[in-house]
Amino acid sequence: MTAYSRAEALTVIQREMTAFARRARASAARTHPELSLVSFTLLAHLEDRQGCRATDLAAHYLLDKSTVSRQVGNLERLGYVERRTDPEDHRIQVLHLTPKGAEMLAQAAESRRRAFAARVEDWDEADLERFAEYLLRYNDTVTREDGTDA
Amino acid sequence: MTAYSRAEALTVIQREMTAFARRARASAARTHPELSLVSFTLLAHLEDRQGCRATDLAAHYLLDKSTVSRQVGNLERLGYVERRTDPEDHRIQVLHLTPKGAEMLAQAAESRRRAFAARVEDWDEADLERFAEYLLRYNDTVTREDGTDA
DNA sequence: GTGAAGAGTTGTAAAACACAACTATCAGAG
DNA sequence: CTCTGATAGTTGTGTTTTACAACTCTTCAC
Repeated sequence: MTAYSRAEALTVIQREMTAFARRARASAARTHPELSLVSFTLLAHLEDRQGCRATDLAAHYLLDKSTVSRQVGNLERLGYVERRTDPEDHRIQVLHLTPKGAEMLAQAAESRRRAFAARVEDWDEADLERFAEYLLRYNDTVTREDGTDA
Repeated sequence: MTAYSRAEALTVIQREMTAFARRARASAARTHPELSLVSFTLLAHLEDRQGCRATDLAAHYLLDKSTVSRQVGNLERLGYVERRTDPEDHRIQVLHLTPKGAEMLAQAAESRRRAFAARVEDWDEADLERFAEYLLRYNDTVTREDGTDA
């Protein structure tokens, strides 16, 4: 089908990924104004990992500690996140989703998933799976290289 | 290989795409501080389309007109972009890369491509191509739906 | 011509973000 | 035990990105 050189494929991937990124924030904001893309992402990460530290979030998303600190502060103020100081090490605050946060996340995820699903309506299962796999594979590479995550 | 349901695949794709998005800006800033991810993206689009209007950029990336206007203003001030008022319709300013802009874009693209290439070093050609294809296919869907592009 | 619509700019305000300086806690060396 | 260095997190400060709204200028249709 395609006749890309390796370099061309790389260029396309980069360009399209960033194009996607640009739009994601805007459409996320429209779909669910309550929860910005950043907040959404952080909550999703907390759910995925069943709680983690602010530092982990910062490392994973290449954000500054201060940024994460304030974001988490907001989420806590909204009642979506809860801090549990580690009894072993009082420096550490393990962040957890509250039930309210989990519910909000589920709602946002659902409405976004719906909007997204409409766009890939005509994709067959195999393509979707492979697409998901590629993304996982790529992001996993990044994570390892940066030594960011546990 | 995989055993995702369709819904699971959608969730993964969304999550990973956004994770990528979050990181892209940060790593782009580190790789080439001269040119922010937005600016880079806009320049790349100009190159790809061989010039276009500010409105097209706004529509394509779901950005507000004013945002694009200011971004383009910066790029012009830096000497990377040139405006050519359409002789047929004086409302329209067609934006073009200057040679300097093209050079800067090439440099940034190259250094980013290198960083990127390292991460997909062990991917085989077919996977890269398919990945690129999926992205194009997805983004094309979005573009059409929003009726954004020409 | 008049009025609606499109392209673009500017005023203004809110978010997101980074860097640096700070506190508090821990862990190891002497 | 105390000093030192490292880690986790917060807060002060300033920049950048972004959106919304109000505006100008141009075109096109009637």
